[in-house]
Amino acid sequence: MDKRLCNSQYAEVRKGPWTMEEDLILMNYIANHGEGVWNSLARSAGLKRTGKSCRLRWLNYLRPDVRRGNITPEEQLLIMELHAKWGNRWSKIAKHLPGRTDNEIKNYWRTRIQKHIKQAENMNRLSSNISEHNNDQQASTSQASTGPADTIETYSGNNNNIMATTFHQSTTFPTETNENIWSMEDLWSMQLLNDATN
DNA sequence: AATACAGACAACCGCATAATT
DNA sequence: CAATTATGCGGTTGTCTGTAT
Repeated sequence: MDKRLCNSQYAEVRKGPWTMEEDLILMNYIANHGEGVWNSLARSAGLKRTGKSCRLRWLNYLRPDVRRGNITPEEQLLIMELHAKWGNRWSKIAKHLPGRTDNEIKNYWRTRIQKHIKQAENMNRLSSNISEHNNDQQASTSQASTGPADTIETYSGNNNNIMATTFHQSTTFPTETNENIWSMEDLWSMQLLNDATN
């Protein structure tokens, strides 16, 4: 490829959050030409984005079968189960959760589950310290629980056995917060409108 | 009311691997 | 078969929003 061309043509590569307009262009283009060959797709569609960026946006957000909203308790359980089995193989895990993306699961793991594991480890350490200290007094149940509503009730102390972890209900599943983003229904209906006029 | 902080999520980056030339 | 390019994955960072002070 001609590097001089690259310099002039690709000097302005957009980064950061996608605009509604960009989303529409991408959706429209994929609806007409299909996905794949992302670099040339980005160019042909007239998007000042890298192919990588387009692919990511499509897979994680724009694809019609992406399921948005809260992770259900069943999904959470499945994630924990599969993570215990495979570790950080997010895309592999995502394949078992229809409509969920690897990115979403990864974020969910890092922001929610990992936090609880850390808390549990701390509590575990604390409790083992206490039991060491109170060597003779078995079953000293007066752990100095700092008691946030979302602390873990039980934990095996083993990262590979997170399944033993249970959460208070108040912890999990915040309500959906999509207000800052145009709804996918809007985008798709606009895309369809666009399509009809072409 | 202002602002500092934390949590959630979207997006980027670097690397490994697959596909193509 | 080597070099180049495209794709996919996982880690990390950036941005936005809600909450506490």
